[in-house]
Amino acid sequence: MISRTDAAILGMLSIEPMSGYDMKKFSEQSLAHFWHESYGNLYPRLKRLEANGMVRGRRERRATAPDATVYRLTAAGKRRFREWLEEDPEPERIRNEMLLKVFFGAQASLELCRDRIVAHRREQETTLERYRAIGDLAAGADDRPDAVFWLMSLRRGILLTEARMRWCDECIRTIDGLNARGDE
Amino acid sequence: MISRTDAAILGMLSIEPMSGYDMKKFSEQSLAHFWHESYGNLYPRLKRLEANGMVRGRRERRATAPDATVYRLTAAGKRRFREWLEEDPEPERIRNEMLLKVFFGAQASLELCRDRIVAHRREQETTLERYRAIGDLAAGADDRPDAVFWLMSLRRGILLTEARMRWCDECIRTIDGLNARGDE
DNA sequence: ACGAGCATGTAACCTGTTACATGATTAG
DNA sequence: CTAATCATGTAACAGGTTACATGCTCGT
Repeated sequence: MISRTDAAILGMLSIEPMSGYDMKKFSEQSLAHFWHESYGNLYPRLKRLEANGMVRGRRERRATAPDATVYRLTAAGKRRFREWLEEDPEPERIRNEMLLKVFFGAQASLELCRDRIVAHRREQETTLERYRAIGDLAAGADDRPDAVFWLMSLRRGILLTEARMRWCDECIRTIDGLNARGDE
Repeated sequence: MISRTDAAILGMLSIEPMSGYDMKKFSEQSLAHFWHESYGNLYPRLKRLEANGMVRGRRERRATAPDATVYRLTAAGKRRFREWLEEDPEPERIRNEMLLKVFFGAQASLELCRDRIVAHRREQETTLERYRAIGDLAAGADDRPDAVFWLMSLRRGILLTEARMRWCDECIRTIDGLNARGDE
């Protein structure tokens, strides 16, 4: 029994020893386009993983910041993570609130729907910029054997974001077309 | 205080009176590409919504099936749903397990990663076929004012699925390229 | 008579979020 | 000195899934 959060923790530790705080940062930076974690989940999970012998934490002095409990994978933890890697991922259970609002859009005004999609399109633009920045970062680390995989996962974010932008553009054209008809 | 499930329920009822069972079916058919519901969540929520005066259920005889408790929106429920429609959707908290496995792919074999992506690509193909079927269905109902919105939400599924397929193709090429180098 | 689909529910559980609380260290 | 950042935690809660239990009705 290993939760998705447990797997993410083991995965991050497979790259580098980290504190809970570090993991939060890492998820916000490197995993941001497909994963996130909260402290309220991270810390209790770390305790449990340690109790189960998957990780071991050690208090460490840090050069430029307060002490931190840095966790490392144990042999068992490494093994468990590899097992998890081989298991088929369970299908995502998507729940897209914005799309739900679009679907029921007839209940509200066309303007609202249009504004929403314009805002969505703007969000995609900033997202895309963030991806480019991450890409530059990852490209710098291409000596690591991980780099190819990091770039692959990032590439997916880029392609999907571009597709979302195209969708927004289509929708806006459609809505404007409807308005033009209505105004005649 | 209205949960996302509550909103989905009110939304479905804004289209047509339904039983809990009907809602599950509806979510599996018309909302499947961006939403899902389970009985274990639906039924208790319906009770709560009725207690709060948002919906009213009535036992009804059905022509070809057992009796069912069919729910309708009350005036308050309709009002509440419109309010919800106007609120900004909260940002999605994505957690894509497959991508997590790709990201940490260096820890396992290239073959595993490749197989995973090939499987993913196959899933997208069947998904795309399902979308086309839904599209035909929705196109038949274009007298409804909802139809445009249904098609817009569906269109997003199609564009994203196509983008995912392109990503798979790219990845497979990349991986095969790595293998070719390694074999030299 | 029987299987498939219709129909409703609940209890146990897991997962994860939010809000709050606390304190250390360092750069300006 | 003080703001920002580092660092850790917990309690209350919401939200949702799974597994189980039950019974009806229709077509064959």
